[in-house]
Amino acid sequence: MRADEPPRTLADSIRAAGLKVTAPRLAVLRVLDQAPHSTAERLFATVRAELPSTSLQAVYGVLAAFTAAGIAQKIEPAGSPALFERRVGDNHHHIVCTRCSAVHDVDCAVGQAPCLTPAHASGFAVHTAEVTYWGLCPDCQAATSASPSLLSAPAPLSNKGAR
Amino acid sequence: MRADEPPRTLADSIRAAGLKVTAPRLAVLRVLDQAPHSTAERLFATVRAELPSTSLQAVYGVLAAFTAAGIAQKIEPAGSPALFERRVGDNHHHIVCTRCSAVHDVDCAVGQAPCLTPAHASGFAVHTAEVTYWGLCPDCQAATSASPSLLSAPAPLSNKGAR
DNA sequence: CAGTTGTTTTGAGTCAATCAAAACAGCAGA
DNA sequence: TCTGCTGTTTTGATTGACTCAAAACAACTG
Repeated sequence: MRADEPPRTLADSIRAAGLKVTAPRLAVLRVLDQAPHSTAERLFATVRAELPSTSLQAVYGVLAAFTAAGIAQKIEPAGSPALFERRVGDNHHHIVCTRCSAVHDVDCAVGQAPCLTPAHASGFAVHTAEVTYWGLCPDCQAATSASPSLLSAPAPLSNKGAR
Repeated sequence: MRADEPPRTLADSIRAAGLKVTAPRLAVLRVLDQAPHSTAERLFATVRAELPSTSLQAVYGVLAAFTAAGIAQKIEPAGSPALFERRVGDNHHHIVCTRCSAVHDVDCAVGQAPCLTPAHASGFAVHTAEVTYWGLCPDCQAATSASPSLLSAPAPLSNKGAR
């Protein structure tokens, strides 16, 4: 279980979060590392390939535990199912392709906490600012400028790994 | 049809958008005006009170037509069903209460299009930046500071009108 | 190595939203 | 004013994403 790949550190970060180390958790964490911004369904499919007994509910359970423990994070871009990523704690943002739904990370634009202070917060005590950029990814820019008419958009909602 | 209230303009804006003026559409638009950031379900409940024959699907249909025509807009804060508002075209943002889910509008923080240029857009052609602030609304600040233990949070996901 | 507690499996159910066909109603033209 | 075309709404079914709950199971503690 350690001859081939990266592990050990994965187990450690799970343990460090106060969680029991289990096969499904290791698998989900590894896949999350390789393919950030994955849906639960996608993680399930990948995990299941190497650990066939895993259930979808287990994946949801693992993800819930990870996010509660702070070693993973959930993002929910409009129009798509929830995505998960390991990168957590640094307030970074996301850019989503409106054509193929690819998601990339974006570091804070200004300083460290941009936009954290809205002009008028209506008396709210703001503690987080979440920015989502929408646009066309390089691939889709090429695709649309090449043949603007043939809008053969690649399956919008399926989450394409953030290449 | 103009003696009592605001109307006339509602029908006009529907017509101006190239849509047929119908009772469900007028009703939805009026309610949307009175209670911005409403869910389809909530609009349905309110509309149905004055127009009992209206179906939920009709409301979804009306909202789809409105958003496609650009006279209404859909926002989808994480963890809550889609919300709709008439305010459209000015890129404003939203602040959501993490306790009661109340939503308020927030004008652009910096200039007119804040954060529109991320530090590194990974080659994306950005065309929109959407900011969601999360925090505690005044009511919930009062409630939690008064009795931090008695976390009697008022039904989180039901969308509380933005007072 | 046995117990306890936390995980996962299995199975059912919920909520929000979408799809499709048939009934219906605006609105433009006769 | 009436007729029809076309776009809307109703009715009813279905999907997708996620949650709940009970029972089987497996990590870690002692």
